[in-house]
Amino acid sequence: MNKQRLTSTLNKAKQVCLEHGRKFTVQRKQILQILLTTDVPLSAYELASCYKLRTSSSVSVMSVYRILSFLESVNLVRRLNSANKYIAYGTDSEVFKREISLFLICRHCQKVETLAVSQSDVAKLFPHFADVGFTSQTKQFEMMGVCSECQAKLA
Amino acid sequence: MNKQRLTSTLNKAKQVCLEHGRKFTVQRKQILQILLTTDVPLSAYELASCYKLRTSSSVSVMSVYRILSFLESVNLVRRLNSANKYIAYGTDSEVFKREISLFLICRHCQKVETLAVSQSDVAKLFPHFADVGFTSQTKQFEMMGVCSECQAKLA
DNA sequence: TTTAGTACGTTATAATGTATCAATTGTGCT
DNA sequence: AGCACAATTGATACATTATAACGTACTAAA
Repeated sequence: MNKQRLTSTLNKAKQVCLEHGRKFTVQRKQILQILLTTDVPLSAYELASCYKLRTSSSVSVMSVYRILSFLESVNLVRRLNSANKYIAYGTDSEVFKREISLFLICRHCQKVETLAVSQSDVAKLFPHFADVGFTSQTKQFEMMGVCSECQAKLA
Repeated sequence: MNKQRLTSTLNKAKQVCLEHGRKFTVQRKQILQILLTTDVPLSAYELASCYKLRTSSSVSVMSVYRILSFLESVNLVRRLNSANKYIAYGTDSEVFKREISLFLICRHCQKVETLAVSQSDVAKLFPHFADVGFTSQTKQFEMMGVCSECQAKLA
């Protein structure tokens, strides 16, 4: 993410927080910025380390968790269940728009590609889904594999 | 799972282990049996507790992890990433047959419904999937939600 | 100015998972 | 039977991930 988009995204993120009647504090901004400028998901502890390295200040891991759950609650951050790590999105991304997301996670370089999936696609995908009367609340799917770049390198 | 199916499944499980040149030890059998006779997923620590309760013997958590990864490697057990818990299947299940599975996990009763999904269904589901050149190694998807029974109860 | 809510600090603890090395068990071989 | 070997397990320590509980500071509204 380039500098201009980053600034724009951070500004929009602030708006989002204010719309929720919440604050966009320095720590929240820093954590979000770290996630936005890193191309791999980070754990809460990795975020705390990064924070120290980048800002000459520091933040407790406890606070990182609180900040992450706040950012998740306003849809600026997602947690990857298969990695126990966190990832952020621009406010123009499908993720932010609350659509269902498909995360393609590369086992080699750890990078994550994000695709949008519609409700109807999910229904198509799982033909027997409706039969069992299950009401889904899932907003994301995760797939592990190898990205195109790493495939090329490995070939 | 009734007693007869349980016995049959455990016998087949033994065959599976032998075919892999591995043993079906007492501990592995007990752990598998606990998982097969429980209708909710269990964590490694819960399994160690159950083991103690059921067998008057005990097993270290370390061993439980080893046993679980062994059972996973021969496709008798699956780990649910969204819960950090484990679940077992009969050797007649789609899971065991190494198809792609969709796990529907109920937030209220914790029960898991398992559906089989074909590769082509996955391809249909994610239309842009091929575009990015990602090679998937994923054999399962997980959805959180509310099962039909719990919906009825809550209504 | 009191009060309520939000945010963060601090400490402790729970829950989950891995590394390492020694001891044991079982199996095949002689 | 006795031995060698690999697989399995025990035991301990440690690492990682996450939540609980409680206190303090700040802000904004009543």
